[in-house]
Amino acid sequence: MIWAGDKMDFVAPVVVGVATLSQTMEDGRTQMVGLLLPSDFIGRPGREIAPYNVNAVSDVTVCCFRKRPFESLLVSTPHVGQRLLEMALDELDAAREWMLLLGRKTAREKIASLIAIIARRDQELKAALPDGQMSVELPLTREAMADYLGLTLETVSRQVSALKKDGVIQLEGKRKVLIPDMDVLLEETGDDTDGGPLI
Amino acid sequence: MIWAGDKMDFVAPVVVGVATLSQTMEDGRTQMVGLLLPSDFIGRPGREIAPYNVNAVSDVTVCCFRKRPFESLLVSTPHVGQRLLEMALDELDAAREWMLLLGRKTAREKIASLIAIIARRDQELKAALPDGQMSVELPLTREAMADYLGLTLETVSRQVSALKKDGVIQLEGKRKVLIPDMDVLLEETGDDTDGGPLI
DNA sequence: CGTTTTCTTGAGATGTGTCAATCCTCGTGG
DNA sequence: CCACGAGGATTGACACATCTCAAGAAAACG
Repeated sequence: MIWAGDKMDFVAPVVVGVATLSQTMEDGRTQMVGLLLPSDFIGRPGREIAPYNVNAVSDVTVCCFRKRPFESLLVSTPHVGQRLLEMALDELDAAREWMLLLGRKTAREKIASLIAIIARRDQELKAALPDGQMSVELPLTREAMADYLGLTLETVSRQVSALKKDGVIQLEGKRKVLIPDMDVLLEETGDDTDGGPLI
Repeated sequence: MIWAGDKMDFVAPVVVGVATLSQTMEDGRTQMVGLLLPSDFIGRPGREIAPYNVNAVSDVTVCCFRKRPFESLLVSTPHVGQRLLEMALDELDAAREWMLLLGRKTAREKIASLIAIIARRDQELKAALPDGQMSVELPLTREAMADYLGLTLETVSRQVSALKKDGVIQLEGKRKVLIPDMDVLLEETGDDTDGGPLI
């Protein structure tokens, strides 16, 4: 959708679909740095040049605002600014969680964490299956998962297979994952298990 | 200064000194997720519980505001909110740069990047030495550097030695680094070298 | 000084990356 | 309907970067 370095004279919240933010080094190594879901913003006030690549994962609908009018909207309607601040701080927290994952987790923990993150997000939409099982659709290819997690796609594939072999997950086709016991999966993420949700 | 899980009923910009934000896993692995410099905020509106550990690197002076009054200030003074939004978005960009470093850079590139980041920050304060050289004071121990970079302190030590042996940097004591040629250091970071500053 | 912290260096283990071959799964066109 | 091809996924063998464990050296500090 957008290449790093492009001129951006608009901001645009995602309305439908999923897009990714990523950075690429000269030799091709790429790291995903953000996942844009509906209501997330592409672009930001006070910046002319896009610093990251934006890729559509699925078909995406966005809602473009020219930047200049949007910036004056910010000034005239404080409520909008407050909402944006909330969102930015939430994204910052997500980024920090992600930094722990990238810097300190093992490949297996990374995969388990990713599945848990997606599962948690889906959980908010549709209820879990009756018996504590959960089924999630991975919206990403193995390569995209690798770029998200700071791994190679081969390692992703191996660890997914390993988790399957150990009974932590089951596969239905390539992209669908069945989680027999969420607690077992959470054990594998390396995160605190007791931690209640932070307010 | 603060442990993750603590109740926080205030927000506090740093006035003097340097502090770090970090997360720790049950088995002790820790990852630094933020560096708080003067003007950066500890705590955020709309959150009761501290999600991260805050550690003072040097003596730190902060300026505490009770959260409730501060939140009403946000509502009544839009300008403050806009400034906070700017800062949050800048931090988000920094976090994303950091994610690329954690996920995709080699140990040597990580070290070079860290030194370059600190050098750039210092550069804004005091001018460079005449002949293109630069001298920077590392405010961090090897262990803190390791937690910042997602490495072990042994690897940090080895890579610092390697950069010294290769003439990229020189050491004056343990904590002071002399950079004979900034461009050579930037080569080692793996970043785009041609990139002008993004606006 | 002695003690403690911080840093350096080595040897070996190990997790992840690299390179390469093969296998699915689908969609396309003969 | 089937062969074919392309993109994605899996698996294996091996290389290598980083971690782990351990011993010392150097600096900081009372």
